[in-house]
Amino acid sequence: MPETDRQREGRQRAPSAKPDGLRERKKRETRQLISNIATKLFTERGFEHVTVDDVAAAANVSKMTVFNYFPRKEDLFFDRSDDVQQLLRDALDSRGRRSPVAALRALAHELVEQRHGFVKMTPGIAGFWKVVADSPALRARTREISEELERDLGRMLAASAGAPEGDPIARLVAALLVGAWRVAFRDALHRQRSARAAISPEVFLELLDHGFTAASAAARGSPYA
Amino acid sequence: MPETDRQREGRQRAPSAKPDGLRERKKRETRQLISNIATKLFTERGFEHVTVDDVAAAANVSKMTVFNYFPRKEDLFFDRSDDVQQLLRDALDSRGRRSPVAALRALAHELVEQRHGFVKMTPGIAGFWKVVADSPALRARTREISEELERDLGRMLAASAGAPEGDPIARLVAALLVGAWRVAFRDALHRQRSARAAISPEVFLELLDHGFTAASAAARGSPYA
DNA sequence: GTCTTAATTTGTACTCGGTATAAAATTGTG
DNA sequence: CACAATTTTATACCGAGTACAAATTAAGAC
Repeated sequence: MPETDRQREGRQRAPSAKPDGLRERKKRETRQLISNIATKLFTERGFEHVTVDDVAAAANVSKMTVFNYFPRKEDLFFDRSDDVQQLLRDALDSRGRRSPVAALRALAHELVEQRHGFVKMTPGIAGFWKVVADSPALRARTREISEELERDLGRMLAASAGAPEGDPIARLVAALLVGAWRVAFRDALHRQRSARAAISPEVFLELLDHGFTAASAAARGSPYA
Repeated sequence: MPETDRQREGRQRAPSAKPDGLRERKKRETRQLISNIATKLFTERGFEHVTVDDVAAAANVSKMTVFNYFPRKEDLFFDRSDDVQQLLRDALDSRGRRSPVAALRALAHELVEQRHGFVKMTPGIAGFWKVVADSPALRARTREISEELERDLGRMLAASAGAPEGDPIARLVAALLVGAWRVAFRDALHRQRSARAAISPEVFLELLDHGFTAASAAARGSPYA
């Protein structure tokens, strides 16, 4: 069966140009609606006490549609996670004559200074992570994301230093940095929960800096330090 | 990986006096049988292609019994994982005047020297981790175990230095060490897969030592270094 | 040995996340 | 309107894990 010109055209236009017709708009709206309702339900009742069917029903949509937009249930809560990777990539790309680790340290300080969302400790953020802490599945997903981040950062470091992709030292430095970030972040959350007030980022930065000096020490003699 | 008599004794006597009647013997046998058959099936067909029902049927036992001994399917493959914790605890308890990090470094070198099971790179071990690498669920469980280990080691470090239980520096040092171990171990597996021969542990130790110097650097000024 | 009691095993039925598939509804286009 | 492409839906299924009561089995007393 030979294909018509229109079929060929349609397939070619699909990947690049976004027509932004009624179809795409509705899709985005549906996706957003599902995500919002899911987040609301999860925060109210807890992740494990809300089924995907609940979410679908509350969004007036079938279960299949939910899984059509969000492959796993956890993705309903963790949206927008690869912004971090882009941030790291940019920092490494524009590192100039600084070492990769130094560039990342500068990025961290910038983020804290400008109260970026990743380090801001508002009650909303704390509530978000409370839901995560109460759910084994969400905690597992968090670990998975951490591991992906570690792997990606390792690749970026190796690329930035002109080293082979799997360079163990790059992987090591990435593991140390991501680990330090994790610990510092959890510590900040913990302090914010103990003391009722918002937490000053000095402690966070100090703990994180310990991680950076550790990474530098591990990378001594390599092109990453 | 055969366990020593001292380990088995210590673990069994721990809860209370257990009469070694027919009942307990049968239980141990059943448990062992299930575990063995499961391991065999998983290594043959891959973790995801064997259902718990398959394991139960092959062991002439009901599904409920399987879950009675092993709460989750992953536990059928990951048995005996808290031996590590005991090893770490012993090393820290007998550290004498050395710093906690120094004591752990000594432990690592000892383990490598005496070709302990945790660092031995036999084809069997490599096959084990191949099964893990091919299964998302087992990889997730690996991450979970890593996290538990990190938390426990953090507590042990704090206790060993007389610091409060949640001391962030202890958590940081633990995260750095566990991360370094993970990277070094994966690297060793990778090398063992590329080169066909058994891998000399020098590279593993060198990479791990980078992690220890990193941890020392992060702990400078604290009682851990 | 038998009887009683406690522990273990089993069958059954269920929940929930996730997939496969094909039919139905919706949208874009001529 | 008609037709093709895309999206949504219904339905049926699989596998991990749980709840619960019935059935089996070992331990201990007599």
